[in-house]
Amino acid sequence: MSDLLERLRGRGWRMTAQRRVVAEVLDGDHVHLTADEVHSRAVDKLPEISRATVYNTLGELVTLGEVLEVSTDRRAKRYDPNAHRPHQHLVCAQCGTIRDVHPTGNPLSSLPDSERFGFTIEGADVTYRGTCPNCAAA
Amino acid sequence: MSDLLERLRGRGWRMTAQRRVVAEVLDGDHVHLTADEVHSRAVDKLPEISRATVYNTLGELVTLGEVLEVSTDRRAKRYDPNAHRPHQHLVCAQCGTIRDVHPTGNPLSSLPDSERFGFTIEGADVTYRGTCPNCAAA
DNA sequence: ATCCTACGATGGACTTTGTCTAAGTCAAGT
DNA sequence: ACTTGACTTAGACAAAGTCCATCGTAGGAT
Repeated sequence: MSDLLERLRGRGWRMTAQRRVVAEVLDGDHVHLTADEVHSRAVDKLPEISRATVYNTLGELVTLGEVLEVSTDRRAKRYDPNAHRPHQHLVCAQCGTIRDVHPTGNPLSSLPDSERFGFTIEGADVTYRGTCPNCAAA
Repeated sequence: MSDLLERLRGRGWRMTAQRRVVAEVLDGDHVHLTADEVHSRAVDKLPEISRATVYNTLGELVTLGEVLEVSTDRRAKRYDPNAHRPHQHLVCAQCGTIRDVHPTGNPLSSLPDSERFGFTIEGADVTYRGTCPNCAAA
């Protein structure tokens, strides 16, 4: 994710140890951590990092469009670093595991004009619910 | 919503003034209330009803499948009494207004096997994001 | 009609998730 | 190396929701 660090520097971000650590924690595929999980992993690398900084940094990453907020349940928001390829989410109803998925077609085409109530539609978020192989085995 | 009260009684629910009031509130015109909104409207009809009872009753209605939980943002959950007719939601990004909508086609068909990661898929929730006519005018 | 009792209601403490603020710290340009 | 203002910090605060001990009552039993 040094790409990300480069982009952020280019946008005038001051590069601090804390921000670097948060970006590192979010690196990877199918990563969907809560703010608290990001914080506790960040603490492993940089013990004095504060919760507020993690929240601030995540919020900035979301504003910059580098990270997506995902809310699949009523619990904590999760942060998805895979912001550059459009995708939806598949969630296990038992254990909460989240996978990024790429459905076919355009979800907007399923909403006819008569069902748009004069709204300007900007997008659609799809959450597929199911049971993961692990939980199905148990 | 005396249908609902009948069904609940048939399921062995003890009928109390509090439960009746919560059911009545959900039967109103505003069909996507937060727990707090349900509580404050319930208080108008039954001043001594407690928050905990409203939460308990809403939780029971959800468990029984009579009411759906909707989490469109990271604020409070909303409760949707329109549980017997499958539908999705259209949300205004500005003001948070929610409309029930009925898309065409089956959302599950857009998820190819290769994107299912061995999950058993049970359903899909679609949230269309947009701007409502009111907010677009402003 | 009254009594019993298990189910439901109550309010307040508690938890989780997230925001805000005042004061201290430090990255980076000069 | 100095300076400056952006960044970080700890902790108070807030909103949404859960838990628990205790009290009240719906509805069947008598």
